[in-house]
Amino acid sequence: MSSTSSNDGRKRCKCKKSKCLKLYCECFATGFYCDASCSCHECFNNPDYEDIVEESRQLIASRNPNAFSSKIHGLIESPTSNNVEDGDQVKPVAGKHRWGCNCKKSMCQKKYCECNQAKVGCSDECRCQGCKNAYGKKADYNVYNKMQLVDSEFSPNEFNNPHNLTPLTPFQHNGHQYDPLTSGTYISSSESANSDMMLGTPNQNFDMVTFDQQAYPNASMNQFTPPYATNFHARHLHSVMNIPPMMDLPSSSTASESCFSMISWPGSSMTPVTAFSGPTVMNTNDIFYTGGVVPCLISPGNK
DNA sequence: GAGTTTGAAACT
DNA sequence: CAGTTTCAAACTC
Ligand SMILES: [Zn+2]
Ligand SMILES: [Zn+2]
Ligand SMILES: [Zn+2]
Ligand SMILES: [Zn+2]
Ligand SMILES: [Zn+2]
Ligand SMILES: [Zn+2]
Repeated sequence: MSSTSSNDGRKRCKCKKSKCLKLYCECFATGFYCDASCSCHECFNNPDYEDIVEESRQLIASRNPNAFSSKIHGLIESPTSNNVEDGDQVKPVAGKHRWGCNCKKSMCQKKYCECNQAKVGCSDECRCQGCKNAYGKKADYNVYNKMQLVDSEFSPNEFNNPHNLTPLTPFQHNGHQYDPLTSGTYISSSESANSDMMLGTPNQNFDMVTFDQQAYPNASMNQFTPPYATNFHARHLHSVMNIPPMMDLPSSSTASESCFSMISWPGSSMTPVTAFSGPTVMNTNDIFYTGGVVPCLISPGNK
């Protein structure tokens, strides 16, 4: 615990030129102020510069309304923008930076790849080249001629499977090593992924894989669910342990199904909080699970 | 620790 | 949009 994460596990930045006011900074990006555990230089991401932080945040948000929408990363369609109704498909498009990684040289084998770092497989949304993501390769028939292969051609088993159902680090009890490619704990819940789903609309179900302290929805159904819909890139990792005070606790608790309860905060950004080690700002679309496990939600395909 | 590689974020 | 630059982390030695 020397330099990296401090007690709460949150990663700390070491920014030198961004002043911790850009998304380059993980602290800023995840809605936290920097603190003594950070090794940043010329940091403005602290309560003393609340105004500046907010200003920068808004600027970025104006550019990409979903920039701070955890996990979804633009997935949730914004009312106004970017719903491409193309031909017969309505594709939610992120404000920028479409879904998925864009790896050119790492073949998604290392943490240079966001998907890999998030411990999720690549999906069709990724534009990686020569994907070899250990957590699930992007379907490569895609690379060849997606357009020409017709479903009847390939066996679903072979192609559909590896792709998404390959999870990761599971519940790691101590000392149990485990192979990312084979094991994993699945929890499938039958909740819909719609905005109001949290109230139990039985619609589509999404699975999740539980990890240490997080849950990833497992995009098991190919194109409908991007893999890392949940915690993509640390910036999307909002830890449950840090819940801002003024959050609005809907009666959601009742909605919960199994051991999770959901909390969502209706929006508008709130004022940063320091005392509380929670994120300084929350986003409207964020949904959290309490109960040891975290995020998840989604369904891009949710038309 | 220094130096390189990498791809997201920012910028034009 | 695409091309380029900037950036901090991941990685290598
Ligand atoms: Zn920083
Ligand atoms: Zn920081
Ligand atoms: Zn900082
Ligand atoms: Zn990748
Ligand atoms: Zn990917
Ligand atoms: Zn990939």
